[in-house]
Amino acid sequence: MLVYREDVCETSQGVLRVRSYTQRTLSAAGCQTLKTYFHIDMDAFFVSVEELFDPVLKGKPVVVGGRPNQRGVVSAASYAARKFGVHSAMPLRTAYRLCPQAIFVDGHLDRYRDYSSRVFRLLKTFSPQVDMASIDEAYMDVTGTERLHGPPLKAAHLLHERVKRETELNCSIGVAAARMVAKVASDQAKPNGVLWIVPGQEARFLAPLDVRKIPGVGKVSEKNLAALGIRKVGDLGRLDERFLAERFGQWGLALAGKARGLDAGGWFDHEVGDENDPKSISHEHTFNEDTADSSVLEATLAHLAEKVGRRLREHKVFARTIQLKLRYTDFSTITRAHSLDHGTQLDHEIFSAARDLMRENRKPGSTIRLLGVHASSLEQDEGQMSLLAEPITERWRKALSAMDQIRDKFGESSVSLASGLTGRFRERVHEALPPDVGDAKRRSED
DNA sequence: TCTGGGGTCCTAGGACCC
DNA sequence: TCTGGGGTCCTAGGACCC
Repeated sequence: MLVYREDVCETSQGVLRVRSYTQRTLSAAGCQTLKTYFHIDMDAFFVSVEELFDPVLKGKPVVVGGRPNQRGVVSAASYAARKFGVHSAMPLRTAYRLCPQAIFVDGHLDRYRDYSSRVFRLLKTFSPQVDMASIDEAYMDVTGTERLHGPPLKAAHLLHERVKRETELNCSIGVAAARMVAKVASDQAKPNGVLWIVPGQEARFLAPLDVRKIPGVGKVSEKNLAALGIRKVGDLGRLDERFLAERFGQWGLALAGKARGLDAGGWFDHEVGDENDPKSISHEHTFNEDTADSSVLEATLAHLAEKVGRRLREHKVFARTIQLKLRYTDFSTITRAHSLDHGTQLDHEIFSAARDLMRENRKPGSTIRLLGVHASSLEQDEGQMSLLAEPITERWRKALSAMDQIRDKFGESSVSLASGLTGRFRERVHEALPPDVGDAKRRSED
């Protein structure tokens, strides 16, 4: 029993906006409330925040991510820069070639986090059911808020204006009965638009879009599907589910569901508001110039281990598995993991596990482009411990939490495992380590 | 084109146990 | 003696997302 009324109109952006809305539907399973989700996606988020700090940037081609001669990729590009073909994840050097007149700025993650939490707090005042899916996008369950905010589309416009008024930032909002559809809708509404997909019209909305628009379909899947003649979502809809399941397994089955406008597979199996404790914590570093110097490599590993340990303590979790990541000069990458007999959040335990893995697995003499330390199998407590180890561990825990406090006060690398390690190689470490480590060393030598 | 950093989820093989 | 099957844990790699 579907009781929505369509009242469709064209806007300047060609976006469909529907004025009336649906109430309830009877499903085969019985009486079931139709869900209404928003997907709120900030427009060119990093660039927009930078513009707030430096209005001169407004309207200009801007690339956030670093200097054009640095190793690295574009984190965000302004719409003016996108006109030259610049897009996120593109190497900075390539972006420079395409658009040399662009203004290249370093990213300020602290600023983006700050604005992200401002947006989050604002969204929370609108509906308590909010999931920040990443730094610049959120899902909101607004089912049953009609009395408060009015029908879905009106509510979305209200929220859209409120975000603009209180943060000076543009966003786009997709509205649908499934989060996946809401996400695709917000993308289609960009920039600065609102788009509601009327329940029942999901498949029709998705059909003309490239399969690539479906969350979870990337470059590789796009190519694999194209080899079967599948380019549009509508092509998928015409296929037998069993064929997709046979060909692509679980993923194919989820894909069939998505083509019909359902939340299926992977992340979309969670509900808004589900508990989301971190499943892994990692840090990695790409050297500005590849290095084969073991002392530099081990000092970097120590620094990464400290960062991981600190985040574990912040989240009050213990890691049972420590993984090392090595990327060689030719970009080939290996990972090697070791599981401990207990959970840890101690810098030196993480470090020695990672260091041993590196000593055992690194091709002798090889030059390294990237090092990473990854902690997983996270648990709420450390689990089984030998009686002998306990007192030492307790003392370490206290020492480390004291160090965390010192870092809070005096800066990230005012105390460090890494600094003790480097010894006479200090000068070379200087050049090769990430900037904050180098700074700390300089500071300590003043 | 000379390719960051922080995540999630999935697959697949082997060890090990019953 | 030449060979089952299921469950779980561990490890390695890869696709994908922002």
